[in-house]
Amino acid sequence: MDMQKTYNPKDFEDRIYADWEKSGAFRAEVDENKVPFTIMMPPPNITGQLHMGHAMDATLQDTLIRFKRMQGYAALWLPGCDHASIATEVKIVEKMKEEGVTKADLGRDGFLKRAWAWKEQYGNRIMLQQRKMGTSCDWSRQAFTMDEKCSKAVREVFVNLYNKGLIYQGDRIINWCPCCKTALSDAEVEYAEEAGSFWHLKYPAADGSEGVTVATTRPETMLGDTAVAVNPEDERYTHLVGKTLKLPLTDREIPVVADAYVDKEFGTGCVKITPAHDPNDFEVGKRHRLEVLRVMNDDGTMNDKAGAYAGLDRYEARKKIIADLKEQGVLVKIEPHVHNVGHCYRCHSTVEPIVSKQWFVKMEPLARPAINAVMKNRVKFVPERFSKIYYNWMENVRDWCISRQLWWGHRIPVWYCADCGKVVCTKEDPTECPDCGSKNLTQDEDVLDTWFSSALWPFSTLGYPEETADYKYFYPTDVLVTGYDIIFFWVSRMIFSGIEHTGKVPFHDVLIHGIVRDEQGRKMSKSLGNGIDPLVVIEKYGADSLRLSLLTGVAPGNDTRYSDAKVEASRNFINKLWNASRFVFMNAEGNKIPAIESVKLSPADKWIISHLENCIREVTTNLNKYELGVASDLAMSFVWDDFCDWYIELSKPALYGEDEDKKQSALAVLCFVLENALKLLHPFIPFVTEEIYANLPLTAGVKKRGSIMTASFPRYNSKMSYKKEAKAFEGVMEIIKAVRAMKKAVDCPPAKKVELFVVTESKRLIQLNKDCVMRLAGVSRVQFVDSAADAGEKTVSQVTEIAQIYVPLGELVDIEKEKARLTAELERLDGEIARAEGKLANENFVNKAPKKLVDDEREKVNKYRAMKEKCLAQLKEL
RNA sequence: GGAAGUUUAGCUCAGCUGGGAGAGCAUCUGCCUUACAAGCAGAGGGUCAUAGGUUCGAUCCCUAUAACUUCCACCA
Repeated sequence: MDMQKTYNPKDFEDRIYADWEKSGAFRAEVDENKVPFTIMMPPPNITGQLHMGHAMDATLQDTLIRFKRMQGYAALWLPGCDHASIATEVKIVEKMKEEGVTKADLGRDGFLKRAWAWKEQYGNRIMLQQRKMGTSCDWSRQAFTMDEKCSKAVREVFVNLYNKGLIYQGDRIINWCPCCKTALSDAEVEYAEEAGSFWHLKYPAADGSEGVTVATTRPETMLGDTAVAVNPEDERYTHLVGKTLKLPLTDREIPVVADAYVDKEFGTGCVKITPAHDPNDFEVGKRHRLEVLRVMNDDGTMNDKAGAYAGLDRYEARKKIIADLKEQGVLVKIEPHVHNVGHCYRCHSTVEPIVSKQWFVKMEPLARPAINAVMKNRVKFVPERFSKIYYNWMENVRDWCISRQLWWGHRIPVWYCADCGKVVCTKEDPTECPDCGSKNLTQDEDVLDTWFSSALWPFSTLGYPEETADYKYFYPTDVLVTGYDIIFFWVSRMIFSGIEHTGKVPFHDVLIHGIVRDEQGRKMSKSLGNGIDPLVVIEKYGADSLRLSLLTGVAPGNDTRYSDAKVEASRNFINKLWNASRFVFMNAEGNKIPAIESVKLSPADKWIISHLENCIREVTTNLNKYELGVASDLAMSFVWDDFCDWYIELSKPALYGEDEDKKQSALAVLCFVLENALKLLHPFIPFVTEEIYANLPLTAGVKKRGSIMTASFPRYNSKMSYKKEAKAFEGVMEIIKAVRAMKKAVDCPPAKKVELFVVTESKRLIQLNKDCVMRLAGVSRVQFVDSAADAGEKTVSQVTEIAQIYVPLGELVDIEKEKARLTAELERLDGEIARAEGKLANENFVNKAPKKLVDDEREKVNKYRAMKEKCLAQLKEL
């Protein structure tokens, strides 16, 4: 045994991880004698690197999977990466730009080659980083959303949905990012309030009579106006309905239509209708059979339909159009106007609603069973409140735009026949048109939304659509652990996809965690530069400390703040555990350690074992409830407060004493408790517990210890709960505390040994623990006496539940101070008595409250009255 | 406009569908007591946001109010 005085994680974390990996313990086997427990790791994007969010994710999942593995489940934690179509492509293009290369230069194949090289380079980096966190996932099953397995599932699912009519192609308004030059789904648009203007424009009537004034926030779209709408019940304008207006800056004439969509109260009550550039206008246009006139190119410049403005960027065009309208006297007024503007979630450019031909998934039939699954509790959100957010989204979800004008991703498996126009969508690549036999087929240029493949993650990674052994055994998975920020993107899509394609919910529980914020509570972001790299923290404090700090005091679903102080607190705890272990090993060295069952237990032994058993029970139930913060807290306070601060000190008289039996039993208890504590803590702090476990002395009957990772998790043993004994022993502890406090009250140095006189009816109990009292309270001699008089003059006195105690302190005793102290104590007791009596005086309480509570109160009254009597007596003796 | 969350010690946060308020850090006072100063012992500090209600009893349940946070919708 060679343990340093302070805990130094760098000495062993990497070594231990390598050992684990080599041992194959991370690998889950299909085993019909075990119950499977499966977690799918949310696949990180290959663009990024480990950040605190991943660290949080990894810690929660690793803690759960280690717990379940130790409990004997066939525990599979399947890792992998996401190709992150748009995010990755944006990054690659950025990098290419630095080199002066464009996508067009490379061509599709050339670009994809580069993308795969990127994946090779960055893809595994994050997995290496996760090893640093101690993640015990099954690397042998590592997956990638674009690998063969997952691609096959994507193809299967797309074709099935297509054949069922749940995937269709259509011209609809979508969110267009002019920077990424692709369509986006609704979920990929982020809205932010922006100060803009509200331009009021006058559209003259074609016949020269009074026209109308419309208001707009995007004046450049007026070039695509194909009508002006008013509310049918708006008397101001009814006479205009059906008339024609002249559209300024163009030679076009547009009708006035009546549509209930228009709000009479807002703006001027007249709305310019641009079906090609606004979702509401698009709907109005459909109702009135209006022309859909698109005036913008894919890159955000105006197209040739924009006449004189063709070729200008949208904002340039806006400026010029405003200037021209002003010159023509069409611009009536400009109001400042704050409105919400949509931005691309990847590049943050302002998105344009544009009409475009895209592929969509029909959501309504998929959403219904998915809502049902949560309502029927087949999928449970933890905490429960997130199901409301889920319902809210699912119930109002619109069709999902899944095509992206990108190259990096799953290419849409649809071919068009150049000769007969047939659209072919099949699981195998077609070689000829099934209708006309033509070989002139071209594949759709677009790729799928990256979330289309992520949605299949829980089963595509296990072999779906093949009925593989893994798929049959591990699916459906047990719990999904993720942040609330991707409920819409991912969780909900996995739920409906799982139900639709596998007939089963993909997981039973969804554990939602919050985000890790910085010390001031701000979101960590690149632009703020306040992100903290977990690897830097690990380098400084070790992975265990980081893990523990991310768990303690955190409730499911709630955000947490990162701070070095928290990590330090965790590190200090681990150091405490380290030193407690060192203490045990030092004393165990050279001794045979008997099995716990074979020794005679002292009251202190029973007390610590009682607390251990209770801790085992509580930690287990809280882990099962996903209350990891509570669980870790319980385990920590057991180790620090109960084991270190009390039991280790209590064991010293036996360890250092002459009685060999007592020494042996103390060692047995120390080893027993430490071993169980290590196991309880292992899911939270795997490295250090493994390192200590390896040094744990062998007790009688144990020949060899393997890895703690595969040891069995402690089980509550009611035979060892010793509730009564533990309660009794607390009377002794109270005496120790009282002596310490008495010394402190009179400024007696704690190291100074004092004599202790005890008046008690529990002489046997105290006698049995005399050595402990002497050592822990700094007492040279304990004497049992019949009354205060036997304790002599100049004593400090105190009443505890089981004894009156007297400490002669001679010169240190100040009678007046003593009187004040005892009087304060008396007041406290009076308060207690009054409180309990008050309760008991309430008839309703006595009649309606549970009997146990009433009895407890009665007992308290008696106890405190007795203590009060004794306290009064002590006061008189002064 | 709709929804959710938060409000507890100086700070950061826990608090098991109601029965005497907890932790860590910080503060104060003593201690290098042969595992640990990354420590030990002792102590101070809270009308649990506000106002009502239900109950024998409310930090917890209900109603309203206020402040902050977030999500969804998007009235041009």
